[in-house]
Amino acid sequence: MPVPAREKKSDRTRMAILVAAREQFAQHPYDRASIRAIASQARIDPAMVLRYFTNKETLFATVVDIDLHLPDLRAVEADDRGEVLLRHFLGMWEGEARHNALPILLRSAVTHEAAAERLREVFRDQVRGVVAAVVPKSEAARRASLISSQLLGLVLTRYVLRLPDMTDRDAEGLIADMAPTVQRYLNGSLTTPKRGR
Amino acid sequence: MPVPAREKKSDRTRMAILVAAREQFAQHPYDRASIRAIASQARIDPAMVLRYFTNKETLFATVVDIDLHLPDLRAVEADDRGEVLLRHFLGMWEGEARHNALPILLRSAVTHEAAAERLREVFRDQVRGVVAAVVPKSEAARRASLISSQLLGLVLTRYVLRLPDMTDRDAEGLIADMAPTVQRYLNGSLTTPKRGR
DNA sequence: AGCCAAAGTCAACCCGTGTTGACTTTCTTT
DNA sequence: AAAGAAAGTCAACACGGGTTGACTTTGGCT
Repeated sequence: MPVPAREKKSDRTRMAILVAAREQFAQHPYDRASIRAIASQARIDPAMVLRYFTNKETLFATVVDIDLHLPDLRAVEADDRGEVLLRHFLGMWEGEARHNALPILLRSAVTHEAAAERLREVFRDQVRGVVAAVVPKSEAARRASLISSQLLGLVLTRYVLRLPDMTDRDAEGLIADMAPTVQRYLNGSLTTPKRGR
Repeated sequence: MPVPAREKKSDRTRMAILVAAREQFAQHPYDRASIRAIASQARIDPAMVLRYFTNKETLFATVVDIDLHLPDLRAVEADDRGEVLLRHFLGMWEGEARHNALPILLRSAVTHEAAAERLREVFRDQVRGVVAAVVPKSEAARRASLISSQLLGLVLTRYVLRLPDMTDRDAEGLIADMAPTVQRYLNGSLTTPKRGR
């Protein structure tokens, strides 16, 4: 009976598994991130992983159940919102391995339907949410999806595909170049859809 | 000795394999597109696939050795180039299964390093090529990579992830919304990099 | 017809995977 | 200290995958 503190006995193992799983899923898509590799990285027997999380699917769902912590754009100067959004997104990939939520999701979404569904939820609920807070309700979905396409295109080319011309640049340069695009999708006038209604 | 025409005896099998492989690789990433599935779709014994192409890697390389047939932007009115590029890209996904080059590459590039390398080549040689033809040489790489990020972000969200707000829209609407972005990456003034040189 | 290479078939091998169950060790509690 | 649960280990199973080799069929040639 060491410290009666909140840290239970050895459910630190659980944490080790989660940390390893996050890293594996961030680096490899669902299929390639093997339970054996996760266990190995966590210095653990593969069977333990299944003891804590009943199966791979459950483990993945646990790892992927995350919050992007998007900033509230209402608190940002209208003209800076594109830049703020962009910087936040890049931060999710550049920072420490903390909230590497997007890497995990994007990596796996291409192969794993559950991951794709989760990504859709994230963009429907979170991205569209923050966008809807600062644009007319009727335009939220349209603008949010345009923004999503540019943000995901950025992380795809820079961190997944690693196009040299993308990886060579520093984050600030990219932000400077692309912020106007996001800003336009957020603020700019878009062509009225055919039957204006 | 039927027709002495160019169609050899039964290397029509080879074609059947390629067609099936193209479809499988377009729908599933490298790992998931099994030789057995390809053979089954081509109504062929799996061993035949390996007889014509020595192994899966070679088959993939053959399937993926393609030309995006990008238009020559010099022949296009300067202000329309973004729109033309965009429409061409969308056409590669919407059209018949003919030149589904991008689907195949993008699907597999996330999981398969060889596919990622191939995609990098495509963008380095082809996309950057057409861009370089109409912008100052020193800016070509930068502008081409920005354009790539938006184009790939579009196809990713619309065809791979299938975000509802993206799939719901018709191609022309998307082109109208996003053409200005591509146009700006092509023509617009970008912030001068720090040490202008 | 009879030969021979090409085309096609079949069955198996080996590997890595998720998952399971029986077993052993370690800790906590009485 | 003894007992019992929790934590951890080990070996195996079933499955699907790429790949291989021996075999059989086909089809054009002399």
